[in-house]
Amino acid sequence: MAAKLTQSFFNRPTLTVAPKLLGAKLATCRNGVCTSGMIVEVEAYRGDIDQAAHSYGPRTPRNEVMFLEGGRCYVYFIYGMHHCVNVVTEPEGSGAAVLIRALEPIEGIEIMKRRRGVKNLRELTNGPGKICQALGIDKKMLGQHFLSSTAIRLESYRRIPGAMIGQSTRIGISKSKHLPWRFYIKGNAWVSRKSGYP
DNA sequence: TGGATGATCGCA
DNA sequence: GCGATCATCCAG
Repeated sequence: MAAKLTQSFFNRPTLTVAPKLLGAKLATCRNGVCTSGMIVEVEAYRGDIDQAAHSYGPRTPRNEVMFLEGGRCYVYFIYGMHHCVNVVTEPEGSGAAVLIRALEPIEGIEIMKRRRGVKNLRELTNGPGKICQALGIDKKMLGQHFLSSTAIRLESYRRIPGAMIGQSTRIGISKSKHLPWRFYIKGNAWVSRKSGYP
């Protein structure tokens, strides 16, 4: 079992927390319908030096949650049709988070198939928008705490050895492309394909 | 490879 | 107000 997740786990530097979220379980419950998956791919975003971060620049209503204490849930809506979910990191005032990009399904697989409208297991949760559709994540979860919310939670699940963790540049961004801040479990079937370098 | 589709923000 | 931008997904 991985180390128990605590407030101090999330308040650490973003690049420390990001790879350690691999192997954790993300779980949601909506109206008693519960689904979960193991995190297999993440990306780090830091407002201080990273132009791709939503928290780069001034604190606004949109990025406000990224500036709260670590362990909060930052959800945003993008391209007019997709939600993405992040774990806020570092102490209050920092403006940093880890985007969850891919999960390996654990519980509620039939529910996820119905929400996604696909049968292929790999297509269920191998992308940030797909995760939110499969687990029913939207702005109702914005600002909730992953350790105390009943709707969306994070728990320790598997310990991932360092040798199993790959690192690359991030996907789908146009600024600060060179930063190697994407982390994933090597060889896992749910890791999204395209990447800066393997 | 490009179109869908809406929230956000800088600038007027 | 207006328009450019955007941490995506899927069909063709």
